[in-house]
This record gives sequence, C-alpha cells and structure tokens, in this order.
Amino acid sequence: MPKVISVQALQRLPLYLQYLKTLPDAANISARALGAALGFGEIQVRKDLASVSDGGRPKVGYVVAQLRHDIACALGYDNVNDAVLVGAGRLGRALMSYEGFSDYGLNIVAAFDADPAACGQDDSGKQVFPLEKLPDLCRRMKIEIGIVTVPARAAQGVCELLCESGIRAVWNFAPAHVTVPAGVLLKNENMAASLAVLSQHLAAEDSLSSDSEKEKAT
Amino acid sequence: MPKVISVQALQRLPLYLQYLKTLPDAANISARALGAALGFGEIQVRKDLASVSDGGRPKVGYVVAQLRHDIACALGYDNVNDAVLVGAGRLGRALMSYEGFSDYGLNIVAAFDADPAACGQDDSGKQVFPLEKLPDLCRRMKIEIGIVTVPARAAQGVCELLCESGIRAVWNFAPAHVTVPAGVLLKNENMAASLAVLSQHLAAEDSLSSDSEKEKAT
DNA sequence: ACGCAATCGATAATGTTATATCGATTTCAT
DNA sequence: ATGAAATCGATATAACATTATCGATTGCGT
Repeated sequence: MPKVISVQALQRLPLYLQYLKTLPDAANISARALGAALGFGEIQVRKDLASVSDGGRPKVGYVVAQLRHDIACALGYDNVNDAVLVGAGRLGRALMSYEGFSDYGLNIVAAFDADPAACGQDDSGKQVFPLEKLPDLCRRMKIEIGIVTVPARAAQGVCELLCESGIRAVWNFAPAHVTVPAGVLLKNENMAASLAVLSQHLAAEDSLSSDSEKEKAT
Repeated sequence: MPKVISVQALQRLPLYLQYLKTLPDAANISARALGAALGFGEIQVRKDLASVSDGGRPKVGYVVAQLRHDIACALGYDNVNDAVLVGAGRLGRALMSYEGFSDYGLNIVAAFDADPAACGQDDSGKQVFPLEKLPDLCRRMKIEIGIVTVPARAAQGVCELLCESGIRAVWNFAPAHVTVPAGVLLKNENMAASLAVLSQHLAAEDSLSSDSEKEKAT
C-alpha cells in the first residue's frame, strides 16, 4: 500500500506525530479530535491518515500507537539518516547541538567549516573538520543528507561540493538560491519566506480592519 | 492597487528579492531570465510580479530597482517590524545574532528567558531579560512580533503570554503545536515538516528506481 | 519607415488540494 | 434485539495554483 502522499499532506504528518506523542499508547483518537487539536478539518485529517495508515474503526477512531508507527514509517523516521553539516557558525552549531533531531531519524555525524579556527570539537561533542575532508568522509560513510548553514555567498559552492560527494538531499539554510543536479532533492529552509508571511499579515492588518480571522498555521 | 497575493506567491517574493539584490540598480531583467535564475517558469514569474508591481515593458523586461522596491513594499520590509524573542537557548541566540534580519525589516529588540542564568547581555550585544518583564516591555514598545525558541513543553505558555502582551504575530520555532487567539497570526517554522520531505525523498528513492527527477525546491 | 524578435499581460485550460455530501459500519444504551 | 449516535471511507464539488495559449506592444536592425 504505497499510496501517494501529497506534498501538503507530507508536511502535516509530522504535526500529527508530534501531537500523538503526547497521548498514551493505548488511547484511541478520532479524526475529529485530532483535527480539533491541531486546527485542521476532520476530513482533511482522514485523508492524510488514509495515505499512511490502513484505517480507523467507526465509532472508535484510530489507535494512537498504530498511527504513530505508521506515520513514522511513512516519513522514514524509522531508519536513521546520517547527515553532515557545513558551516559551523551560530546557526550551524545550534543545529548540531539540537537533541530533537534524533526523534526524526536524523543524525548529524560531523560538521565542516572552511575556517580552520572553527574546527575542532564543538560544545555538542561533535567534530568540526576542515572543508577539504568533506568529500572523503561523505563517500566513506555513504552520507546522503547535507545541511548547509554557510553565508549566502558560499552556499552554491558548498552545495556543489556536497553533490559531488554523493549527497542525495540538501537542506539549505543559507539565504541564497542554489541549484543542484537532477536527482538531488533541495529543501530550502526559507526564513525569509516565513517572515514574508508574518510581515505581510501585519502590514495588511494595519490598512484594512480585518473582521474575522481564523487561526492560520504552517 | 492592493491586489491579492496568493500565499504561494508571497513565499516566492523574497526569493526574487534576494536574487534582484545581486543585480545592479540600473539593470533590466525579463521574467524569463529571472525565472531561469531561480528555477521557476516565466509565466509564474510574471503572475507573481504582476501582483506587486505595475508592470514591465515588452522587449525590455522589468526595471531591477523598481522591482526591488515594489517587492520590499509588498512584503512590508520598508517599515521595520520590532520583535522580541523568547528562549535564549542556542537557536534563540543564533537568531539574535543573525545580521540578515534587518534586510527583511525585522529588528529583534530584546530577548527573554525563564532561566535567570541566561539573562544579561548576549554576545550579540542584545539584552536577555527575565520572562516577567516581557508584558511590560512589549506593551510599552508596542511590539507586534514574538519569536518563540523555547523547548516544546514551554511553547504554549509563552505564546499565551505573548498574546496577552499585545503581540499580533507569533513565529514559532518550538517543535510543538500551539494555538493563538483569532486575530493573531501563527507561523510555525517547521523543521520537522521540512525534514519529512527530505526523509521521504530518500526513502522513496531507495525503493523505486526513480528515473526523471526535476529540481524541487521550497 | 518597416518588419522581426522579444517580451508582456490577459484569458483559458489543467492540475492539485481542500471541503462537502452521503452511505456504511460499529458501539452503546435501552 | 434494536435504534441512535459516532465515526469512517468514498465520491463529488469547489477553491486554489500552475501552466499553456494568444494577441498586443515595444525596441532594434535594416
């Protein structure tokens, strides 16, 4: 049953999972209740869940434990993905020391930086290596994910280096547009885009007196 | 001409702006060229630009300087938005010291943390205050944006505190689902959702031999 | 001048995502 | 047992976003 999961649904699944983790294993939950907790419609919830799970029971709902398992599997959280991080600046180090990634099957095995002064052992206990060592390490360890937290001007070069080193997915935090070869997935963590939504909301609200606003989330 | 800007378009606008900044003021650019640089179709570019600018000229394209101005205005980058940040952990401090926000009209005026040990002056030069001082400062300075970088369990409480203090937009980095009153915009910076896309891509590619992959970006 | 090529804008067609409707199934109370 | 309430899943409709088509405008070379 490898059903199609729409891109939008895919991004909601982690939210369901997050919420389900706060519930006891043995519990059941209805699509309505789940939706209410997260601010989604119940039909949407059913559709999303239908694409990863083989269904709930009428009058009872879904089994929490089962659902958690199904979502985690669909998202690939069950098999750990090793990753490297490039750019041991503030953001890079913040990500390196973030414990929560292991919940999502992500394991940052090492970091790299062009600046020798940034190399050595990080507070998090992880090693920061000179950039030159990246290709070799990636190939030897068969790393598939590269996290980019370098300044904008260095981003494209780093991406290319990663791709040449066998990376298959790039998670780009640099405020720059980068291109990757076909076959490599590029996910921009686009703070500017998020800010745009915030900023525009405030600007718009200033002009017109918006009457009914619903809870809006992403 | 306050035209409607679709949510999707809104999130692409910062990318255009980012790219336009690398171009000389006096230059012109066609929708085709702009699209090619960012990986979008030319028609989409025209539509996006049409919603913020009053048009380019045939055979010439758009005037770079004008376009930058129009996009910045549409996004509200022209009038600085003051913000406070709650949670001076690693991620919080990384954001505090990120210089680039000023390009987007965002100015983090102060940070707050429940832990007294975290208070005082940060490396970035900004002050970290005890959480109790938040409501007063927000009200006095008429702060409209709250950035939440606290652990998941504290997120909801902090959101409520912010909303009670007159905040009108919450930018939530905590890996937790939070709710806000109607009228307040909530934007979740959802790393788990991004990771889901990455992770699923890798898992999917492992099973089926995906033939033609196009560049995919967000 | 004149025609050609580039480019835009508007409208139409397509695709994707969200919501609504409805019948079927299961539990629980009587 | 039997009926009522809750809940699911499937199908249909509607909203939204992207891509295609086409005619109109402008600048440039001849």
